[in-house]
Amino acid sequence: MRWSQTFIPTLRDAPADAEAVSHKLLVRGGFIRQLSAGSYTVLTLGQRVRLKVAAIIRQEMNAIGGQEMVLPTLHPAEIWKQSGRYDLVGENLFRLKDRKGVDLVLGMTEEEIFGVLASELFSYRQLPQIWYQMHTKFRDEARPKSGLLRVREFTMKDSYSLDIDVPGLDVGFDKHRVAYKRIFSRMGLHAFDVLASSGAMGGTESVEFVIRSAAGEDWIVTCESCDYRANVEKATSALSPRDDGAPADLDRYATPGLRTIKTLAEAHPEIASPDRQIKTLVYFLDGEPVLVLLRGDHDLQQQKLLDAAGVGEDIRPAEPEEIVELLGASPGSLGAVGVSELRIFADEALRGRFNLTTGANQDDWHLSGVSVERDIDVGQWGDLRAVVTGDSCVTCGSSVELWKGIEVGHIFKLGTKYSEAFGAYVQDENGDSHPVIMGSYGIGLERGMAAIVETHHDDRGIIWPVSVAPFEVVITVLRGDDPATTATAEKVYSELLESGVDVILDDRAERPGVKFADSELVGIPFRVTIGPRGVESGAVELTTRTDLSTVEVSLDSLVGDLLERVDLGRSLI
RNA sequence: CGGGACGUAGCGCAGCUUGGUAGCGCGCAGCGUUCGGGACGCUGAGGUCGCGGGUUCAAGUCCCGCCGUCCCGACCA
Repeated sequence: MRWSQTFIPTLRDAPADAEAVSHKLLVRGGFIRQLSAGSYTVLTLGQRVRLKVAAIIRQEMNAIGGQEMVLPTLHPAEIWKQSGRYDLVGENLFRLKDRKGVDLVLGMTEEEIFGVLASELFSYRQLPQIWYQMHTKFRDEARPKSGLLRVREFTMKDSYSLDIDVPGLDVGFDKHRVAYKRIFSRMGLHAFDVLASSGAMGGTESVEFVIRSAAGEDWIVTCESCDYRANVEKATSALSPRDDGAPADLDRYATPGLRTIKTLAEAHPEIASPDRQIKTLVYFLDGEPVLVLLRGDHDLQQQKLLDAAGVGEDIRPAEPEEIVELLGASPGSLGAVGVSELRIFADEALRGRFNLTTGANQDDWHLSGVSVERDIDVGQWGDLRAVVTGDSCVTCGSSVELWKGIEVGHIFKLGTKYSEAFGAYVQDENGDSHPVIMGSYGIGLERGMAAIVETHHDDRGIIWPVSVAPFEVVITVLRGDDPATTATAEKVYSELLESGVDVILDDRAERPGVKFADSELVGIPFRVTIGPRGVESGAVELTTRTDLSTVEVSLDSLVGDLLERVDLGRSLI
């Protein structure tokens, strides 16, 4: 392509209040334009990157036997009611009606539709299958943000494995795990595979692929010495044993004005250090009020509570007035001793503990000598607490670290939820009928692009890996009015094109500085600078975007040299 | 959904306190000079001041409502 005839509307002014670096650079470089909140036009430069990302994904999916299809994004709501997700997923699902008043939804993921399709399978001989598509997904996000990182409409590669049994599912899952590592690596991303919560997807196990970046929204726990990695929503850590002394009897004591763990601990250090207090929280789960008990120095990880309760996503802390109505006291004096009419969840850190302090459900009074299992009617034990930096690794005991990351992929072992809902049953060799066992696997394309930019840029702009760069080489013509220079540039240009190199000829009537700056902002991996000076001496300059290093290359060896470099970049993994 | 801010030329912004002929920078068009790191001169085009209502002789500016966008939080298979 010729730059002068390509719509590359680079800007030199960043969007005023954009936060994410990738957002600024993709807008400034002319890759994307915002249409409305969480909705972006992908311009020609952006589309070239997107297509390369898609090609990598397609290759790797085909390599594990994936079959590509395209499914509708407009679904009858009926199907979502059939799977139960119509009510389960909440407000993130776009819902609409057609002219006849029929309820429709816009697909946010497509287990339902693939489930319907899977009902056409009848024999174990047809399994396993891996089906996939790359198509638009819609999510009515509460708060779209950070450019392409969190949008309402985006492209997802979603694939689904279909197997006769659990070992088969494990194989399909592992194939995806390996394929995903290759995909992200080929995109130039260093992705960590971490244990994750399955949330409202259902299923038994899930693994998230995460890029370390401050622009991310997920918190990841990793061990400093072993390979334990997990999303905080799933992560756990080892507890050190506590010495509670001798069990004591329950006792009430006045605690006027002491409404926080900290102030209570300071006022009564001998009996109420934070790790000897019981923190009592009141939550509503699907509208039902419940108590959640944690050690005083621990915080609740909400997703863990949802997972423990097995409910959808309707969770909220109770309001102070609701708490008074339920327990007869305000936050700061709450406890679970003697409470029988509410479901009580308790964190494992409290199991077997005694001689603890908790609120007396009367303002300004606390109880001491609490033995959790003797005095509290715990309905369900679970790992509910949030891991923090410095906790001990469950696997090896070293300390763990928390960092922020961008979720670029997520793979789930689903089980039979959708196959049962849609009648996807096959017969085994004995003629017995079994629901197909499904896995589902997703990669967000545009988010992946943004993640690349987040991790590949400098103060001049984007540094695209060769594998996904909108162009591999830019030929910067310094004097378009010099016939010898133009002729040389045209010759190199057509030779590179013939060699299959993705090349753009910067033939604009701009001054050199503008062209250099633009090529660096846009992030093209290699730049060939051709000017009268070099043409005369038979040599041109070859600049590498990563470190802006420049070497002189003779015109004779230029194409061969470039081909070698480009090939190397394309095949890196 | 709670809190905060913003909406004026394609982009980035000033003007609003104290109402009185719509501004700046970049970009864009024409001509000329310039040309190996974001050039310069001259000329010019481009605006329902987010939308609706109100106050006023007069509203970009004051008041009310709505819409949109961003940021923090809540939320986020």
